[in-house]
Amino acid sequence: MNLPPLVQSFVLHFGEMGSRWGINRTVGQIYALLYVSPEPLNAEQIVEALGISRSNVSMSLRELQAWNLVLLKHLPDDRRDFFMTPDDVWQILRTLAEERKKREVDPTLSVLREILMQQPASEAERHAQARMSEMHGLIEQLTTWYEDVKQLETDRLATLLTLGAKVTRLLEAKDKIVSLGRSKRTTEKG
Amino acid sequence: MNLPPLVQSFVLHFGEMGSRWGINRTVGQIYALLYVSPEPLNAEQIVEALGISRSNVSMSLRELQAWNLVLLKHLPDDRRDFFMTPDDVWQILRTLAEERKKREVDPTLSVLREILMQQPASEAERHAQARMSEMHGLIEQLTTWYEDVKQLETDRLATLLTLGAKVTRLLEAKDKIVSLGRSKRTTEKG
DNA sequence: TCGTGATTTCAGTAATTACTGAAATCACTG
DNA sequence: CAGTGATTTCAGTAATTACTGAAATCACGA
Repeated sequence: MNLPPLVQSFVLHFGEMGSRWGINRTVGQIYALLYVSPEPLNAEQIVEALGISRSNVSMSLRELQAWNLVLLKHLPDDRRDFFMTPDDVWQILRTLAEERKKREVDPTLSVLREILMQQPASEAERHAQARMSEMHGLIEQLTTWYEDVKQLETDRLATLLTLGAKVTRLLEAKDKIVSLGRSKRTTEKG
Repeated sequence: MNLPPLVQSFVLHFGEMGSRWGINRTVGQIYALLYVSPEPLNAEQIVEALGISRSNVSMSLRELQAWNLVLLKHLPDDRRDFFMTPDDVWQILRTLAEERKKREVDPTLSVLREILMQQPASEAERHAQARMSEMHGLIEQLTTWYEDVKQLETDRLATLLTLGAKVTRLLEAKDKIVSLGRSKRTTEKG
């Protein structure tokens, strides 16, 4: 691996984290490399920078494309493919969220729906369905929220984030005011 | 594997998804089993239900404990350990978020900080640092927001979620109004 | 059409990760 | 402090996943 020290640290870290993030080492390293590169790189440059095989680069780029995490760019008078990451980190975040949802949440949601359609054949199944229904409800609530906020433009999303805490405090204040005029309180949950 | 059909579907699905979630098949299956079980299970019961080795169960339960996803329970006059998942799905969500952050985000944040402390030795490193700084800023903003909302009690968190969209619309409306009277600047931070 | 260079595919191999069974350890009882 | 049952450890093996090199395919210009 032949890279400036700071870049190398970053690339190696992404490689190590790769497995925790559900991608592999090479994919992580390539992404990191492209992310900090001042201009698009072709496959051969990646081979040289990371010291891995050409075919590995090809497969890993393909995976990054499946994740929509890299863009393919063509330079004039050059037949080779050049790759880059989107500049906007917020856009990257959106893509990441969308793809992870697609891979990690949606399948479960659909399995839960399917199971909940069935008639329970025993008390054990009835109880299991009740639990799955709780899980299903939670996931639905989360995805509804997500579908909503993902539409936001970048600056508005940023505002919402920095506001997050303040909205909370507003809710708390409202709550206190409301509770003053209340005679009874219902707090128990099952 | 000897389970009611609906439970089995759920358990098998969690097993398959396990790898996408950064845990392995067995861990996923055990978690699913405990989640839908009406009462705590001991290791031997898990062995029977899933048809896997006793030692595998032991190691997988240990991992689930490292994730804080299962609770150990002792029954009177019984030396065996019984395991269960927390009832409250919101609490489970919190735990999951916390643990994933710890494993998947925090290490990167600290590596980024470390690299950003260094003096760039070339134009390439300077550019790389600028990119890393963007990433660092985004992650900080996200984690700040997260630290804030994770404190919320369950019902308040739920409110915030269902409100999510409305807060957005409110911001949009405010934005329009502000832009109408743009000659003077009305900032309402704080 | 052929030739050239870029890219992809894929079978084989390496590396990693998951799982098992046997042995060790632990926690409690008599 | 021996005996019993529960649990954990760990070395070996199985299963899975990652990577490579060689061959095939592709895209384009002459």
